[in-house]
Order: sequence, then structure tokens, then C-alpha cells
Amino acid sequence: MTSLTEENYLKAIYTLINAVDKKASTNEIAKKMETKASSVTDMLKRLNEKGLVDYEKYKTVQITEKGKQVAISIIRKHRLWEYFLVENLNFGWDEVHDIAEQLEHIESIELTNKLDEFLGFPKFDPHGDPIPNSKGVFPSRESKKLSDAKIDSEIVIIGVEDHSTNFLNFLSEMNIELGTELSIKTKHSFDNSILVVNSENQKITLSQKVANNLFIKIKHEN
Amino acid sequence: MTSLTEENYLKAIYTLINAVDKKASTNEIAKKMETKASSVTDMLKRLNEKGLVDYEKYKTVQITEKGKQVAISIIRKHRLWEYFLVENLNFGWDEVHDIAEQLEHIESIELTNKLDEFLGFPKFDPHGDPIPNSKGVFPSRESKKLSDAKIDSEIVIIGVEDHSTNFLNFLSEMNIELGTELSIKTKHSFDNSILVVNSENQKITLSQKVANNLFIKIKHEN
DNA sequence: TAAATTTTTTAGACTCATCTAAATTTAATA
DNA sequence: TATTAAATTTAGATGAGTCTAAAAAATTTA
Ligand SMILES: [Mn+2]
Ligand SMILES: [Mn+2]
Ligand SMILES: [Mn+2]
Ligand SMILES: [Mn+2]
Repeated sequence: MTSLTEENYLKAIYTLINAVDKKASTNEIAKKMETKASSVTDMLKRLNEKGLVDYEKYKTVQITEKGKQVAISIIRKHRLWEYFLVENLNFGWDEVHDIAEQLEHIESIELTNKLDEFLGFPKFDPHGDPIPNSKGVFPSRESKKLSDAKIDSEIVIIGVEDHSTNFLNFLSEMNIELGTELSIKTKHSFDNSILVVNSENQKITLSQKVANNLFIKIKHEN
Repeated sequence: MTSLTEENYLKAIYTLINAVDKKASTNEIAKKMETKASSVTDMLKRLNEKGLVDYEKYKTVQITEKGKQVAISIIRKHRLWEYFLVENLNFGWDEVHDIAEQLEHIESIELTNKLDEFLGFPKFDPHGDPIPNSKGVFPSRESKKLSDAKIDSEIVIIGVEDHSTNFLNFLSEMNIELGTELSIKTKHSFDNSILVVNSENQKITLSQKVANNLFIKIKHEN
């Protein structure tokens, strides 16, 4: 039995460990969980006791296979529910995260799998994040960023790195969503911003920060 | 803010008060909540403090308008989710209650209303229980029991009083579900059992206990 | 390497929700 | 009405999860 709180800690630890150049230190976990470092220490002891993490004091924590499976299962549910909310209930992609934060803790393997089937076994959620299957395996995908795209190439937006409502709203204003096709026109070397053109011939200038937060698939490299 | 636990207590108190010949005594609440009377007393103090119930010690509790609205909102969510699970995810009507017990606590009025819309604003859940609308109003319905049906009348099963998996399984074995049409043939006075015939000419004998747990609509009274 | 700073852990306290055992009040019965 | 029984509340304890303040360890800087 894992409590709602334990599940949230495991998810945070898992994503911290799997992010580049980040480690699951007490402070990092506290920041992600919006709690205090002392609370994290308490929880790490408990998770260690339950065999969900390997923890020795003053050393950075490692997640066990058991803990990893819990984390992946929570991520699977989160992303499936987000997909449901956007595709079936007509929510915007910027409105679903908080609701999915609640739904991801509903405990019923049968429910998760039937939901997956009902949705048609989607591989990616509304933000382009991969959805692990019922065995916990993530679909693979080349993950290039818009900032890596070459001039004159044609690309499709397939995901976002930053999931904040702020960023998603900004993209909507720029007429960018998942599936949007863009041609790369110019890269300005003085600020690394990129000029792109969409299928309706609109010119859009995107800052390096924005380009760094967009995952793409390359259609053509001229 | 109402916690998950408070919501469950309010739902229990509400249904106890609205059931015939039952009052929301400490012991009754404890029985329904599968907890101890002393825990109930603690919770009643807290709910009273929050203005969700009117409670004075040693007197039976009353629910306030505020508490009633919370309870109805939980019931609304419970029944909408049950409907979704049966209609969209292909669960059986005997499998959905426990999952709905979890889903009913998801907090998002927008989600509830969008789910309602997605489902086509259903009026009754898979067990025939009325679903309150977004304003908390229950659809009305004549609620006759099968045990009240007259000989030679034709009726439709529209609901169950007993929601236990046991009873629902039994009904499935008897080929009875919501919408099943039956003709009342004989009432045996010595044990009050009823002989009915379904649309496929199957003869089914139902005990008084069963007949007392089935809500019906009358189609014909010959 | 020693001092200063940052990170992490511990100690102790708090809330929510629960329990058992005992005390109190209410209801039933003789 | 007095006694007994049942229902209810109080007292005190526990566990999960959190916090602040202080101590201890690790890291950085001089
Ligand atoms: Mn999300
Ligand atoms: Mn997502
Ligand atoms: Mn139910
Ligand atoms: Mn129901």
C-alpha cells in the first residue's frame, strides 16, 4: 500500500533522477514537492523502510525497482487522464494538469487499462509526453528541440518541455499546438531567436527560451 | 475546504437522515462509516465547528444547508462516474461502486459538469439512482416496488434498493437488469413470493426480499 | 587547511483521523 | 422509581504528515 503522499514523493524522485544533470537531493525534492527539507528527510526514511527507495543519510537517494514501478504507474494514469480530459471532455491542454494530479491516484488497475482501451491506447499525452503501456514501457521517440532545427527545414511540434499554464497559453496565442507544422526561416545569431513560418504563411519569431522548450519531428531538411 | 473524510461523513449523515425510519445517531453513523462511535463524536464536533452540521452532544445530528450541498455534490459525482464506467468503459453494474467511491472526491466543478455533458446529462445511474443536476436538484420519479405490483400488470425494472455486489450478481443470474420488462403472474400468499415472466417467456420466482429491493415503473395494469 | 556557507538531519510540536478504556448520560425495565 | 442496560462522550494514546528551530555534516571559499 502506498499512500497518496508517498506516490507523489516517488513521482518527484523518479522525474528528478531521470532529468538530465539533476539529482534527487533533499533540497531538490523539497523544492519540487513544495515542502520543507525536514519533511523530505522524514519521508525518505519511511520510503526506505518500505523498500521503495534506497536511502542512507547524507547520501543522495536512489529509487528501487519497486518504487520505480509505482512512479511509472502514477505517470501512466496522469497522462491517460489528461488525454481523456482533452480529447473527450473538451478541456484545453493548459487546463488539465491539476485535475490529472488528483485522478492519477485513483487505485484500480482495471480502470486504468479500460480507460487506455477506451482512448485507443494513445502513445502521447496532450503535451507530447510519452504514455507508458500497461507493462510500464514508454514508447520511444527521437527528441529533438526546435532550437536544434536547421534553416530551411520543415518540422512538426510534437511536445513541450515546460508544462506551465503560462507557457501553454503563450503558445496558444502564437497559434502553436501539438501537430503544428513550421518552416524554419532564419536564426538570429545575436539572441539565438528563430523566425518560423506556419502553414498559413504567418511569420512567427520565437526566442531561444521558447525554442528550447519545444520538441519537434523533422519532416524535411532542404 | 472539506477533506475526503469529512465528505464521506456528510454523505453518510445525509443518506441516513433521508432514509425512512432512520435517524443519524452516533451509532448509526459509526456503523455506516465502519468506524467507532468515539471517532464519530470527534468528527461531529469538527463538522459542527465548520457549520456543516448542527450538533449538540447527546442529541441526534442535523445537517445544515451547507453540509447538504456538499453531500449532494458528492452523490452527483459518484453517480455520474458510475454511469461513465458502465456506459463508456464497459464495467458491469456490480463492479463500479468502489471505484466511484474514489472518483467522487475529485475536486473540480468544471470536470463534473463537462463529464455530465459528455454523458448526455443522464438522469439515473446504473442502479437506477437519481443523479442530481448541477444545481443539486434530483430528478423526480414515482418509486414503486416490485412487491407492490398487481397481478397481471406489466412492469419495467428501473432501480435497485440494495446495491451489494451479492444482490446485483443474483439479479444478473436471474436475467434481470435495468430496463427488463416483466409480467406479474402470481403472488404466493404463504411466503409473499412472486412469479413473473420475462419477454423471453422465462418463468422466474422472486422472494419477497428480492421484490422489496426492486424499483419498478408500471406499463400496464390489466 | 581552517573558516564560512550550504545542505541535511534531528528534536520537538502541531493537526487530522483514528483507536481503546473509562466515565457519563439517556433509555429501558422491573 | 430504582436498577440495569445501552448509547454517547471524554481521556489519553497512536500514526501520518507537516512545520520551525537548532544541531550536525558536507561543501565551498579564503
Ligand atoms: Mn500534467
Ligand atoms: Mn502532460
Ligand atoms: Mn455506488
Ligand atoms: Mn449507484
